Amino acid sequence: MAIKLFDSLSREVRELTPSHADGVFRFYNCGPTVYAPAHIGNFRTFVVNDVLRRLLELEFGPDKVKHVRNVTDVDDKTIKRARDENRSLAAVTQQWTDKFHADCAALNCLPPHVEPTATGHIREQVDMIDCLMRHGNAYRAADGSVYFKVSSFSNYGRLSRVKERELQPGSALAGKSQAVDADEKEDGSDFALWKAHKPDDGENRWESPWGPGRPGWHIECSAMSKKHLGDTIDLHTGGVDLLFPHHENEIAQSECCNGVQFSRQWYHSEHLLVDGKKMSKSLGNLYTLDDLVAKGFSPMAIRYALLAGHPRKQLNFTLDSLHAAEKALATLRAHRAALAPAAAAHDAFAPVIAALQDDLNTPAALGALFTILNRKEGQPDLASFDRAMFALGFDLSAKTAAPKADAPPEIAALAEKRWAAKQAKDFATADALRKELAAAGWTMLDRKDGYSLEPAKK
RNA sequence: GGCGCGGUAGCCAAGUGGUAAGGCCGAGGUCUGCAAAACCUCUAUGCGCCGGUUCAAUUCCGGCCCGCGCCUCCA
Repeated sequence: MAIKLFDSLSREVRELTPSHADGVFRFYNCGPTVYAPAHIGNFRTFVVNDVLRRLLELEFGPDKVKHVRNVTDVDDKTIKRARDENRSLAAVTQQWTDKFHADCAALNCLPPHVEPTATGHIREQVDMIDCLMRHGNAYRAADGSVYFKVSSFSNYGRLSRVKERELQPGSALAGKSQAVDADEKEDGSDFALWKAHKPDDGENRWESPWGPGRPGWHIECSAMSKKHLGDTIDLHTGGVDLLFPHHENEIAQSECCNGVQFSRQWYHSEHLLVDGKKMSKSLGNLYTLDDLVAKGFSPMAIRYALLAGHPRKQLNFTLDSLHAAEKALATLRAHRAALAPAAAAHDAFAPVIAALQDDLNTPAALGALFTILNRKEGQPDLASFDRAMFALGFDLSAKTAAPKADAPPEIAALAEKRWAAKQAKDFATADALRKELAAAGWTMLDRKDGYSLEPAKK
């Protein structure tokens, strides 16, 4: 089998292959900007990339995959956050990097092999900008900032298929003034490689041949990809919103500097929608992992829900989908407990892997999974099942995160009374007390040897 | 205005030129005093609308309606 993935550049499904002689598949996934907790839309992309990472390991071997995902720890937002909180940039970005790692772990995402930071690669970025200056692809503006000259790269726009970047009537930019520093640029579509220091940047400045300042956002990924994966990589991934201008700019920078193809293939996952709209603070439909855990959902259910739609289609996220995911996961746990450790080694769950290998069709994989589980004949073996769980990244040992709220004394007393009545076979009293508990918002679950109390589900 | 995507059962969501995977919810049943859990069974003659091609279209083509995203920091 081979892993096939839609390539955003050629617009066709292509087989993934390593191009380097060492047989190591190299892929770069644009990571988060660490100034606040990531939301579940961000995590959709990271979870999808995690499934891809797992598939690659199954296909090429664990030591034949090199996965790089950056952390953007210097930009307008991180600097603003540090300024607003009167803290150092490093303190702010470390806090949110740690939170990001904790969330990723909760979602059972494998850590990338290298996780470079922008501030840790200033030299590499400066070197690359210098290279672009020497090649005539960049220029220094009056304020000391350095811009990439878009007109110097004839292939610009190939990825996003947008040639003309001028304002169009009806565009989001129409009516607004152009970028603040547009007059500094030779062309409105030129983008910053190096941003000259401004008072608002505070202490966050680095030296460069063009004066103090900080790197632009786009050059970060080009420089770190080059350093850790080489001039030509096998795959570059990210969310669709990065397609333009970020990825378009990366191609321009890298190919102008290195003179060779930047990435052999591109993959973009679609947006997660909430209530039919893209998540945004202004719409008030933005969820973080913590928001959902606080509602009683387990991170694994969130992972499941994020994989329930095709990664290249917008997925409308709802709380209902989380309920469904929680139930489905419980079913998987029950099935796993019933599977035989090692029968005849027929790979019953191969169709699950096959669906994933077919352009990361996660919903089809989940469908195949249950179809196989529901079959009456045959006994699927555990190793095959576990391989499918590994590929999907489902950790079935994780318990449902039911909030363990302790019942107040009067509720506990009622429960005791009901249990006693039941033991005495006074079912009328027992039933009446169950209703009373329910009215108070508590559900009593009986077992053979006792009972448990849980807050009633809405 | 440009570029792109989507509209499949109550909800979520695969898929195919030959008659619709799967999950959730719901209904019925078995089992337990009841409830919960578990297990069994059932649940779209139809895939936005209108035309066209075809022996056959939800699946191909054309038009239309509706929704969403990008073009601005963004996964």
